[in-house]
Amino acid sequence: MSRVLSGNGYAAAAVRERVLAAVRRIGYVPDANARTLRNRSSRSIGVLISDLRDPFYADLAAGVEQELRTAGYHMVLVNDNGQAHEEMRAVTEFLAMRVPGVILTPVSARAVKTLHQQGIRVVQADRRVSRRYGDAVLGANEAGAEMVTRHLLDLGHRRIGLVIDETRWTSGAGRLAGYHAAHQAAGVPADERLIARNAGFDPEAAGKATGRLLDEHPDLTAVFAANNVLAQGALQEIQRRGVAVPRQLSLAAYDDVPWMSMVRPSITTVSQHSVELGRRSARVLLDRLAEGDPDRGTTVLNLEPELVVRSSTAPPTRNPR
Amino acid sequence: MSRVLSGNGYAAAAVRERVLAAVRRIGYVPDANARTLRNRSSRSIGVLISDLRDPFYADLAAGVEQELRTAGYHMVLVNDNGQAHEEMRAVTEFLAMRVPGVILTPVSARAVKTLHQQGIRVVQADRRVSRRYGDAVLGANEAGAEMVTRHLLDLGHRRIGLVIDETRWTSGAGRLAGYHAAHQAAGVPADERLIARNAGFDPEAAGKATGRLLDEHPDLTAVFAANNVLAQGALQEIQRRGVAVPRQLSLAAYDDVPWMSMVRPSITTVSQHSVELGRRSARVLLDRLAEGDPDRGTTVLNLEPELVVRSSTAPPTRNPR
DNA sequence: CTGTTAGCGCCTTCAT
DNA sequence: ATGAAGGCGCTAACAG
Repeated sequence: MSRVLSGNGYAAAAVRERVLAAVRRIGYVPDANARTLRNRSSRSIGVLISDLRDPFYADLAAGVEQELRTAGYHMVLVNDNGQAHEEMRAVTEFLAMRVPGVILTPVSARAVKTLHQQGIRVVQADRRVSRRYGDAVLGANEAGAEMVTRHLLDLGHRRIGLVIDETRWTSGAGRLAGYHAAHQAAGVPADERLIARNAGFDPEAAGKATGRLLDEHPDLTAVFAANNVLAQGALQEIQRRGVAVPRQLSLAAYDDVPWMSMVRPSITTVSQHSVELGRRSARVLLDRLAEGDPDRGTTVLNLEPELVVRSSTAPPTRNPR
Repeated sequence: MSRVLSGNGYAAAAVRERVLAAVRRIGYVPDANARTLRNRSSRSIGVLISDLRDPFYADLAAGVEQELRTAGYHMVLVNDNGQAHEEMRAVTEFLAMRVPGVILTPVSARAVKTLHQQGIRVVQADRRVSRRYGDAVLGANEAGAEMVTRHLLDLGHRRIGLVIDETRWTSGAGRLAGYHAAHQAAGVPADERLIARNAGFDPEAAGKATGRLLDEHPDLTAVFAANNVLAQGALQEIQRRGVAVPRQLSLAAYDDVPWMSMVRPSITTVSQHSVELGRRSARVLLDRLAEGDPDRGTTVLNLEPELVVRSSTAPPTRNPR
């Protein structure tokens, strides 16, 4: 049959014309499922993130999608809400679809391992739960957190609160390490009591955690909120209490999202270039798919974050909080 | 073969056990492509939006995804950046995938028509370009815009600028109509020169358009920005000029995104409940898929928006702008 | 009750 | 240079 035409092969000009005309007339498009079945290779890539409503993840996904689309792939996007069982459910679905690759902000190592063992290329984005399996594209969390913390120390702050949600993933662990590293380098002892761990995953919880920290440590002169959601909660609590930023308290964040440059004072933060993080993740995956089957090594990219100094950080003053 | 086990059918307990054990051991998952080919029905739904980085669309997509996932479907998400040719490209891909349905924030009627003619269920979300084909889940744009405009008129404003990007889609057209309707109802003549049309699709362009409006009409006492991106640009320009809100100028927006409640003053706006808009779009599609093939009528939902009065709107004062 | 078979649409190979 | 056939993995129907 003249199906050969649609791709490559030999055909008489007359026949070709006739077939193409018919194709156009009825709007025929080859069945991708049949093609996948036959070729044992799909153009769908599984993408698994924590929360599409968080602009950090939305930007990441947007970067991934852009790059995939350009390369002729498409993105099957699943939100796992940071829950391991939702993540595994999605993994199973990706396996069923026989996707050639998956990009995910991983929750459990099991998800990554399962995919890898089924021969699916995996890119861990933003954080890494498995050192054994899959490539990774990460932000340099320790370097980033060290930068902001040093910025605060350089301004003269000595009592710096840290609001952080979790420290088991590489992202949180790195930021915590950076906070410590900067103190160490400056010869300033880090006070563990100034670290509000498990500050929660929504602004309300983060606000409460920030409030507790401020209550228990009136000598705090600065707060570093370790991601955009935490920063939102922290700022809301600070505004609610009528604490003046940066006069009474400096505030620094991680992740640069639009509101941080819109509020007054604008927020000093560390930009992770989240869209680029997504683009690079996709690139790593696409490169991996392009190369043959050999498992030669593991690619791990660490994208350098950038300190964006704005108006929410200033030298400490005598502050009657 | 005992594949029947995986679904329904009869099988001896012993055989079943053995098969299930093997399945678990090698981690076998049935091939969704083969299943789709055989059953001529896929569990993938195409979702086509303008811009994942715009929180309005991100929320919409999040709502869609949540509902689809709950129902056992998954979302193939494509960004068309508002470009008709990207939209058609995605439509072709969805056709190739033999998706049973597509949810899109449409750009061109051709996309909707093509899908419909190929027997694919279509839900137009947020705006409608085709009255003939496909269901639609929309915000009541005219009602929403009339609410904010009336709010401003009630406060005593008589010279209200409108910053809007386009008025050909139902969303823009509705908001423009609401602006006019409120003036009409209040017996206040609407001045066409106060309407900045084609204000652009990014904050920078919107800021410039707002600036021009302010320059040309020093008697403006309020500005209504017809979506969140326009509002961002308008606010940035207003801040840049050091114009005091709401003392010198009231600002109202459309779409409620997080920064609007974080900036000071917080922004009066119309919430479209964008996540719900997505959820309902998915529900309409799923219901349509559940019912048989008959084309009985067209479902059009108009979700009522909500006026959220905050601090950026106040009665006009003598304003030395 | 269980094993076999046909065919979904595509693409590659082989035969004309 | 073109037509025919087989098989990817699945499931519904049928034969045993």
